[in-house]
Amino acid sequence: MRTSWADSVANSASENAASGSSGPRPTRATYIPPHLRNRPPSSDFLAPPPAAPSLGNDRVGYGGPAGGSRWGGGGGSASKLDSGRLGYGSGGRGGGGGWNNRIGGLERGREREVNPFDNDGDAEPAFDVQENTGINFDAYEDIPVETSGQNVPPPVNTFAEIDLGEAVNQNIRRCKYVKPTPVQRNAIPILLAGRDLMACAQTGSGKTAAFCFPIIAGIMREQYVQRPHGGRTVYPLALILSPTRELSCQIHDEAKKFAYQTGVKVVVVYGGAPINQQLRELERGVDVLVATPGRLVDLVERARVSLQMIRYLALDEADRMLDMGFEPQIRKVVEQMNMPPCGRRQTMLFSATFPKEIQRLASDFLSNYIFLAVGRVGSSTDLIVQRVEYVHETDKRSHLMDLLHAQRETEVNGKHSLTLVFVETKKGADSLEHWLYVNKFPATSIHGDRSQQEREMALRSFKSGKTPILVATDVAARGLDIPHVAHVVNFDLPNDIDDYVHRIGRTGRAGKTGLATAFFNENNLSLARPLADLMQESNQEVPAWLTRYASRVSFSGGKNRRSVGARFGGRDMRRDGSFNRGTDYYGGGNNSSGGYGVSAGYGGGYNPAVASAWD
DNA sequence: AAAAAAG
Repeated sequence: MRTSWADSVANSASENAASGSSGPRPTRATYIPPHLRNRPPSSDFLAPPPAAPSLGNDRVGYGGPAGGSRWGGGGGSASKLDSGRLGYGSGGRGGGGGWNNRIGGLERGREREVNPFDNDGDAEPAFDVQENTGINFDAYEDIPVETSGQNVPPPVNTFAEIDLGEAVNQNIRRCKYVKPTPVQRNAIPILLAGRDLMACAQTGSGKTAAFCFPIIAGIMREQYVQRPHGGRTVYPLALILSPTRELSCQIHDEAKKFAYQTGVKVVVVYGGAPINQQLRELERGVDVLVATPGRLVDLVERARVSLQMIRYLALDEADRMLDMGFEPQIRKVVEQMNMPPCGRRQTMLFSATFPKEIQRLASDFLSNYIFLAVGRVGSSTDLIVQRVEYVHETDKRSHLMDLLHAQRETEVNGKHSLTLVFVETKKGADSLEHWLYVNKFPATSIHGDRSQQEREMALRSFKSGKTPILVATDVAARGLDIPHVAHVVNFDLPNDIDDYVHRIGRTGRAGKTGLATAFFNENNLSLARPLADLMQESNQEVPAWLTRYASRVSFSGGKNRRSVGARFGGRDMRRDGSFNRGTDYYGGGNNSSGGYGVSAGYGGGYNPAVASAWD
């Protein structure tokens, strides 16, 4: 028997009331869940009209499933839970500016919410993510899953088991999600239980939904949080950061779908676009803010955004966000911009790869977190055929031309399948694009020196098939979900094997097989070993010459070593002995995959440099 | 060394 979300809210509310809360007792009769409150009366959906909700004293708490309030985890007590829902606990509250009683959803309800499910027409024919992401559900049982940490909540098998609320459920149906993906099955219960999370999972594995659902559901429960209002500053409750503007837009588009008619407002801000429009959006209210770091910092410094009410922090592509270039900025946002410290917010980090050094940095932002690694559907790269060819620098262009001609033969329905060509530099991207243009190939390019308008146009043109060849720098390496990319060409190989993994992950999506071709030469010697290893681990044919190069560079430092089976993009560093000896971070019974041999076969291959990151 | 991210 499955109770409705509204019921469970009402029930736990009365439980709370019964256990000593002195506030007015909400009763079932007066409770109207937020997602029903702001339905436009003329809505196509059957919904009761907004029945005169009582504004000021409508304090409905939420006990959370199975005692799973966020406040419960970190030594929170019942009273803390109480203060959490009635306002914001101590410490989160800043300047003495007045508090208003505005209920965001109601105010917002006056505006008509654009149906995000309607305008998916041109580029992506059907909003059928399950199909688009090509998740092979039959292969689910084989997905390796590794979890570690204390008291890991068990995974769920259906969306029904995790009651996210009727409004979200309806969006799940609109998305045509039938079953949660592996990362969702594992991450959602963890996040609903209020735990911090470090998760390794490929993009396209449904990880955006994995962190959006709990955030949205959490905000719906706590929509009554009173936020300070002072001038034009807005106080989002959740912050989602990503390393590129396009990825932020993509996350925003998805989050809008998940939040449709929930009353939870999602706004995206990023650089390169006029700030005024973004300011106007913010002024209309924001619960979930999706952002790139630079623009966010700008907005916080202008005091247009305050992070002091942030309860959920998500870093997508977290390993990139914490690498050398980004880390100071992220640290500034998280540690020096008034955001509640870890323990007082819920922090979730997602990435396809998680090098140990990055895990170490990340642990600064996390509190008693759970580590989750989910393998790709059907083992690491079954869907991607990887090829490496030895190509001298001077031969690359003519070699590419051969590949493109071959690709042309494979066109379907009069449409080219898409080819994504990665180069190392922005200059190289311009130059290669120009060369392709001269040679009558329908190509465009995307890189960080192009205007945002050009970048977005290039991406649209590529997605639509108008220019089925896209030359890109690493700006497009991560996270972007572009259906129908049949071929990824590593025209210039990256120096880091993780970048390679992210790049080839742009294909092998949409349930189709993908091809990844790499041009290798003397400039890529440092990649020989990790590339050969990776290919070996993912059952690819490794050319003999590459193996020879690999064995020649015997000692190539730690960074590029993949000390993990290719199934996962990472392994919990806390398991590697050098971390915090004495604390049992992975006591028995945590392995929620049910008997997947976690310790066997991992870490054995390379004798991973123990303690390297620590000493 | 390069890429990304603020203008």
